Amino acid sequence: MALKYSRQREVIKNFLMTRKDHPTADAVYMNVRQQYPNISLGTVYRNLTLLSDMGEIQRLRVGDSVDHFDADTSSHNHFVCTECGGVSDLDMENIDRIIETAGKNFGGQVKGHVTYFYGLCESCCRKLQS
Amino acid sequence: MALKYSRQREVIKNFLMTRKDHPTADAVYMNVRQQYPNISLGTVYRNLTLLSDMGEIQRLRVGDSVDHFDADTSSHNHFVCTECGGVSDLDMENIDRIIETAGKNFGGQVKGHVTYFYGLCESCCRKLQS
DNA sequence: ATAAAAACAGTAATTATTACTACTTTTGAA
DNA sequence: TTCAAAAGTAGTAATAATTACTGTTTTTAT
Repeated sequence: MALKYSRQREVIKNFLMTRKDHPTADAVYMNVRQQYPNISLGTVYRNLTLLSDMGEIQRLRVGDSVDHFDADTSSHNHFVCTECGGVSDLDMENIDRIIETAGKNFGGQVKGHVTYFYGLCESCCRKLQS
Repeated sequence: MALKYSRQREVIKNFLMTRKDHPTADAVYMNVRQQYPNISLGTVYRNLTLLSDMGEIQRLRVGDSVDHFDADTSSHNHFVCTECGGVSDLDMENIDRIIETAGKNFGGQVKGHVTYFYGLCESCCRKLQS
């Protein structure tokens, strides 16, 4: 018996599954505290790490020096708006085969890649035009 | 006159140009201190940021929670070894056209992408086999 | 030469995250 | 159904990377 049930972990996972904006640990904390007022930030961090180690969620590092979390563990791509900082999914064809290209002239072993796209999200695009 | 000459900045840039392993700010500091013993870490950070804002160097965020810096500003890809943490260039065909694919079903504006590859570098690969 | 602008060294502050500690839950077996 | 070991928790302290501040030194246009 290595992993025991925890109500806190369940609440964290459930919350994350309702969101498509890939919240940070702190955002998870702020929201979960509304259903679970005395949960601690450390518990949120520990469980997010645990869940991502178990492969139940994904940890996203999109270059803004804060980790984001995603309950969708399938291979898909992310977009970061340079204006508002928002992170969203990007509906596009799978690019995982680029690791074949990457491995061609390489002596080691390419196991995967991390890619994120950046630019202006739809609403920031509109705001800047008007 | 917005930018003035600084010996420190020159030394930092020159050092970075001699390296292909994309050192962190702290590594730059440690090394540059040998030629310039009383340079301060803050100066290293400020100048690395300045240089990268001017486009003279590149700031790399490869997901290990430390920024790395690269004097080669051309569009090329990076590899991070999951064993030793080393960061190196990856000689492979240009994949910048993936942003066209990314922009297809997207309402905003995709301006670029950040991609890095991970796995085992050549020397860690050998070590683990033996 | 000189003085304003910029940069500096050294230090303090900030931010995200992890570690620690004494207490509480979970759970498998008595 | 207890009960104790393992795992988890809240709350707080510590860490690590980076940025901000401050009084002094450099740069540079006049």
